[in-house]
Amino acid sequence: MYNFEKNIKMTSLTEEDYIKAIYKLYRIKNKPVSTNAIAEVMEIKPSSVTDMIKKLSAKGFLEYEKYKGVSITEKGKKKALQIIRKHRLWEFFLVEKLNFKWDEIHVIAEQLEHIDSDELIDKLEGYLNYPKFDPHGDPIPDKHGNITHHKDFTVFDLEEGKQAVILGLKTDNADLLKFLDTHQIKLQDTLKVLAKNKFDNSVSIEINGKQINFTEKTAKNIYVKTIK
Amino acid sequence: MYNFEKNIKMTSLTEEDYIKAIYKLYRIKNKPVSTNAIAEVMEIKPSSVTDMIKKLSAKGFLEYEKYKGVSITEKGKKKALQIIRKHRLWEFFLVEKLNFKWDEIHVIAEQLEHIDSDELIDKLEGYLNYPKFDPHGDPIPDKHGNITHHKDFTVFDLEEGKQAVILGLKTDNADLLKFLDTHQIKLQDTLKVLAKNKFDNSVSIEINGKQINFTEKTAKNIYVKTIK
DNA sequence: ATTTATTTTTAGATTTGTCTAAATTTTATT
DNA sequence: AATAAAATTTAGACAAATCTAAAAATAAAT
Repeated sequence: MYNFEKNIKMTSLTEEDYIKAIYKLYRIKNKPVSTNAIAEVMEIKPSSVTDMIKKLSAKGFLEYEKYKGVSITEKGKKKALQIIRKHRLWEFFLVEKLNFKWDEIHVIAEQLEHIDSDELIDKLEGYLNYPKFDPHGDPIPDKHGNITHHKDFTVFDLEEGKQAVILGLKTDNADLLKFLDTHQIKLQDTLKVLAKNKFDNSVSIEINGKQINFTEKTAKNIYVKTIK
Repeated sequence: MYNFEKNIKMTSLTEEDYIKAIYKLYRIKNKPVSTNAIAEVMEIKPSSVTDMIKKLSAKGFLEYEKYKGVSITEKGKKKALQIIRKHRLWEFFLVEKLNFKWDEIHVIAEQLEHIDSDELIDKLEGYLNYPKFDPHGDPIPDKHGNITHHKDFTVFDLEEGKQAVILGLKTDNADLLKFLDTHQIKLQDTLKVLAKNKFDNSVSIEINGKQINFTEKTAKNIYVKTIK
């Protein structure tokens, strides 16, 4: 339709969700992502994905070759990082200013990330004092879309006896966050790998004076950097 | 479609806009509002309005009789006041915390008012210290939808020689707000009516030691209460 | 009380984003 | 290399929210 006065937004809310999802998938795989993979993370049918990736390619956010999957263009990447920036700044706001717990903020930030105003987000950033990481330890892109990602190095990659500091989480999943809460595990905590268990791939660690067993899944979702 | 996990919102963004607009129209006229009136304030065609008011009546937000206009139900009123509450709390946040000017906040708050989380809005309210009025002097409904409206008494209603305090504005229109800014006129300022001019219905006032002429339109958009 | 003008509604079309079911292409397996 | 399985696309349908144009109802004016 005609977009004169109001709602001059050039990407719909839904388009933004696709761009963000595809950006994230592309970033971890670093090669064209499949229609099915997108459909799965977005919980919609592959046929819907096909339609939308055609549209977003036509708009220059994606590069798409039939039956070969999609990759994200520079333009798409920039758009994705804008959305991620908004998401993470709002998450920081929710925890730091409104005292939400870290497992409650994701769903709210999913809505707030679509609010369209550069001035708003820049002022919010200043108000929050230019945070570099969100409450889950994820880096916050600057206004130009610059970001330094975590090294893909998790608790699961640590050798026995090694000590490390928790830098961030690979997922915002509320259940993981609650699990960490119940064991009083926070970002920046130091841990030591007591044993890696061959049988079930779990990892026994010591943290804050206590001993816990991480399943493989949990261990692979916690970013760390080794110390000493 | 089916609204299982995500997006359990029972009113669409668009429906919320209608409910708010109809609530406001109904409140000032206090009788059924016409299809055309709704179409006009929402800048859409009357035929679209007809469709939507049928839908919202079926959902119990409006009471509608064909060709006779619509009124708002208790349920609709409650929903409208929830939205208005969100709008005005966000406006307060934008001015008080992010240092926006009062003529810049309306469009952003129009987006923020649709964010769906009671917990968010209640925490925001606490964080802002339970403000009673937004930056334009409009009262903020409490979480139960209670609100005390301004008396409908404006600068235009003042007699010559009377003194009064500015309580609020009838409209959020950015041009009016900028006009007031250029003359350094704020809420709570005291003014005195020097003359009411029969010829063009303008009102000459003295405010902050300066003398200004308000047009009828401007005078009718500024709520006041007389003093002494 | 007719006629005219205005308002409101209906009918049918369009856009966006989704779906199902069938067709096609690619990948994997024998 | 032929066939089976899996992934992807196409085709056609649908719901939401809008539009235009025409029909119907109400209000205003002679």
